[in-house]
Amino acid sequence: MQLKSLRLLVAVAETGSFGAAAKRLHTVQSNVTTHIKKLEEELGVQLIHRAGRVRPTSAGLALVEYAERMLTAHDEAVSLFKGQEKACGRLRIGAMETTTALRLPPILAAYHAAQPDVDIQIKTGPTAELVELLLNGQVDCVFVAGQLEHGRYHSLKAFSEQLVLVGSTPMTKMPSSQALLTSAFLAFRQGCSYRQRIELLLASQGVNAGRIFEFGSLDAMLGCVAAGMGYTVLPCGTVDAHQHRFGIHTLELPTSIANIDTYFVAPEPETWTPALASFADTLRDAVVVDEP
Amino acid sequence: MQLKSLRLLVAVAETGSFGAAAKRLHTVQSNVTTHIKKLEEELGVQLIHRAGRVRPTSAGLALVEYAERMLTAHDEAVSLFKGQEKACGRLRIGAMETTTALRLPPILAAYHAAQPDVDIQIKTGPTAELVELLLNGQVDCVFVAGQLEHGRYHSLKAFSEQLVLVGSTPMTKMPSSQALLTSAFLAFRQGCSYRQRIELLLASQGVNAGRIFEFGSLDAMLGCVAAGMGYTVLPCGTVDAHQHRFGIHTLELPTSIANIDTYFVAPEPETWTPALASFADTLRDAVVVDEP
DNA sequence: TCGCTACTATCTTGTTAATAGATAGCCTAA
DNA sequence: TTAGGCTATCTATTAACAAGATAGTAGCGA
Repeated sequence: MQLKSLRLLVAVAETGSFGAAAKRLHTVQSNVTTHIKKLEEELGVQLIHRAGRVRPTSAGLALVEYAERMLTAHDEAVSLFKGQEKACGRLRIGAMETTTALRLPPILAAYHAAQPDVDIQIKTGPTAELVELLLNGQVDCVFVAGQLEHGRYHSLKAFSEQLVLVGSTPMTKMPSSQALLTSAFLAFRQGCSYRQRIELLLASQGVNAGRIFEFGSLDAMLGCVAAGMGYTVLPCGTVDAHQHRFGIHTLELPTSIANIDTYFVAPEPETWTPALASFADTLRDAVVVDEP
Repeated sequence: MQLKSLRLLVAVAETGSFGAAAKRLHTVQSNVTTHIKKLEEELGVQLIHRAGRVRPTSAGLALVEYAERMLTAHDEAVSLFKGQEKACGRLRIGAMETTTALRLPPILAAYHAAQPDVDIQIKTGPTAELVELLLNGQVDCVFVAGQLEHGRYHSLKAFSEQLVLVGSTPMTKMPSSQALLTSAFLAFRQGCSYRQRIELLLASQGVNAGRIFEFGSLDAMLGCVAAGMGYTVLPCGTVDAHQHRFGIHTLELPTSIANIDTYFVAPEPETWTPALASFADTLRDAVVVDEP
């Protein structure tokens, strides 16, 4: 059974004529006859009344209903790729918690305005987890810290963050080794790249990684820091955005530790759906504006 | 885009290998490559990651979802005609009110027991209306009074009814012309064949058709007869079934007027869906049992 | 680094199916 | 009865397809 045959069947049912159906689908009447006949032989049922007015039989009518479902799905699938201007379908984005909270909202807003028909899904997690999702094809693209070593992936430097030390009391210089040793460190769950920076920071101060508490959400973490539970390391933009909600204070870190780049990573552009391609466009625009 | 190609795409996505997909669909690996490639060219997108593990790209995954919808519809359509033993789909029956009430219930029950997956739809109306529905393809088959003059239709004598005169008082002989003239006659709406019999009856008694009230439902009509509003003419089986609910009485009519045959009419058997074919079987069985 | 293995891409050939045009047959309506 | 419109059939050409053989490539282990 071919889609072409079904399209002809539907056309015959609608026009009431083999010739008109042929004209509508830019072919000749003899081909319509052949296709319908082949369908009838394949199913062992007469689909069209030929005597008198041409119209579908009960069996033909039943098949037309299924044919319409198939053709609708087909046309939708084609428009998913060939649809001009307006992308549709689904876009699955993976991003770190901080990126989602601080950087994505304006970009997603712009994207949704441009492509209202795309269903956006966001999964948050630490870099290692996101890379895994991307490799498994469970997301279409990710925002992660650092470029993917893996070849055959499209990478774009999206955001540059400055990490700061976050504590519950005002700081003018780095806390002493003693203070660091007796304090806890709060970080996202295993795999988060920020956590590595914490360990780097501690090492630079000649302190071994002590107790590190793991959190799943930014709010919980900042709340605990404000409560004096310990320190954490976060992008200054993220902290600024939450500073008024929590009583927290920051300290700038040495550039080598503070600088962290967030990359947009996706498979090769040839594999992109129009929805993803359009998102990459939106992102590029946003990045250019941010960094002139 | 061909269904065959989509089936291969789904197989590749599921098996993770061109060769395995080929084996599953009983073809060779080179054909899988060709079909996938053709799909990719047609849509202008890479659908399958070939490097390393073979797995669908974002675009491929999106297409697989549509492909599954199309293939499901296709397989359902095929099973509608080729499904062994169990018919499915829809069966639209047209029947007269009296037939629906008196004759169809046991047949529909038997049919539903045999074909539980068929969705049964019944439209009631007078013969003329039902014939129109059948000619327009709005029902799959009808039960009507008298054979269809139209050729190319399958006809089967289904039931034989004996019409009786129905009134509110006991009758031993035909009411006088005077009584008939002063009484109203109750009948189904225009086009019902029973109505013609009423006029035939009146003519045989030398009375012109007087007032005839039209009803849309059997219950309303019998209720009015019981209330002494007038006479009507109905199959004796129908009256028997309702006699205990209404205080009504009957009188046998001359054979020439009383006998009325109900025929099962449908288009040619070649055009039947399995659901309809199975219904015709059920009906034949029921008729044979009724009339040995 | 070097093969070994398993996989996909490409090429070739024989076969099959699809297309468009011409024509014959049929039904309907005047 | 006849003319007009419609579908079925036939045919030659062209395109598509399937299967096998072969070449190329990535990944794995020694």
